[in-house]
Amino acid sequence: MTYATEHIARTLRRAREARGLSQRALGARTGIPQSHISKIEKGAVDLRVSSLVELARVLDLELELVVRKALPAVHAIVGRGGESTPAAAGSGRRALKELERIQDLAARAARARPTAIGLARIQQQVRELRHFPIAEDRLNILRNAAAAVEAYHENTAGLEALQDALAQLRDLRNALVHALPTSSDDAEMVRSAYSLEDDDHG
Amino acid sequence: MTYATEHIARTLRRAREARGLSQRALGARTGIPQSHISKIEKGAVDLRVSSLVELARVLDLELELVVRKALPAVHAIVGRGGESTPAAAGSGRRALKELERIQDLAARAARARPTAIGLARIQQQVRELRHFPIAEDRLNILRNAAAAVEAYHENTAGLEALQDALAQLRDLRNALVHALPTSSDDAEMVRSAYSLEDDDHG
DNA sequence: TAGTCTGATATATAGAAGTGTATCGTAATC
DNA sequence: GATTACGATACACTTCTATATATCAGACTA
Repeated sequence: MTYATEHIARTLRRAREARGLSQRALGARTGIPQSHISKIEKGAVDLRVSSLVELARVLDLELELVVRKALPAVHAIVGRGGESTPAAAGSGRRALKELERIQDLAARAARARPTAIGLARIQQQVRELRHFPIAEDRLNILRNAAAAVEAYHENTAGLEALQDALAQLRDLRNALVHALPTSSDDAEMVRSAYSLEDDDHG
Repeated sequence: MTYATEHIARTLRRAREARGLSQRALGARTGIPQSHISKIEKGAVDLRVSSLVELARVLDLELELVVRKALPAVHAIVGRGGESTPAAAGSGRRALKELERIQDLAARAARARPTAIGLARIQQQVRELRHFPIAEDRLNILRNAAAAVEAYHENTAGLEALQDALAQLRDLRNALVHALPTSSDDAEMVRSAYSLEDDDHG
């Protein structure tokens, strides 16, 4: 029950977020109510295969039955979870490395000062950022954020530095979401093919 | 609807047959009634993910969401359909080649003499045989069958030659079914781990 | 602060999956 | 011919997905 079903739910959510789609936007494309998508992604329902296929189709995923023996090989191709184009694949693993470093620093800082709410936001933002391809010339944004978190942790900077970093990360994320259709060739087709009354957001 | 659902139904049936399991035996292992498995394999129902995962698990398959872009690469690993260990992979493609030759000869003969019911049986038997790894030293059985079909087609032999070939093919299939657990290392584990009141058949 | 987006949640209803059991025709085996 | 196993099918009944609609708290934006 909570075996492969959970894994699938997680994959669906990641794929949706990686495309910058809200549950409502995805619902509009699939005909599935937002309320139901919420339940599906939470793993609160044992959905039907047709629903799963419907969701997967719009998210550019395909349902496959793989011989267990071949699983490692398949996972080597499709990065465990199949979240489209993660940061690692897109533009070198440098960005991913930097994101992980931020996560690490933030976690460390949060342990020292658990009440800092800004840290949780940064962690969440970084988590979302992981699903995007990040170009080389944006790396400095990540580095700045890392520096800010570190400075905050070592008390050489206040909370406003943290909020500044957060704002920058948020801007980056927004830019990436809206840039995705033009930068990632095939996502363009999916988006335009299914755009109904809803074509933009946020 | 009839899109990926059909493909999945076909894969499930092939995987089950390749393991020499009846619908009832599979039902005993999964807890799913035979009546329902029949419907599933016919594609008559839009099954739930938990049922699919349950069936797949026992058949040594795993449900995966694959990015469409990576599909060709995945299919290259897992032969389109994922029927465990087909004849081609196991012991060289000679057996598969021979099986295809029999199919060809049988089809040709059937076209000439459509009423020969033995031919349909042979075709069915060969179709099942395709899902097994066939050792080199069994090749002569296939060659004999091919010769018998050819002789029947050219009127140098009667129906009894056909039935003889069919019997041989059937014996081979039965032998392979019962040999599978010992020859294919991991299938052994699956079978013994789930053997309940039903551990043998046919 | 007001307005808007997000995802989570509630309720009532329709409709399909799934269970349990039993039967049927076909085919293989003895 | 009798027995056995196979898959397909039928029926009543239960369970739960899925829909439609609406509300909610939290976070962003102007």
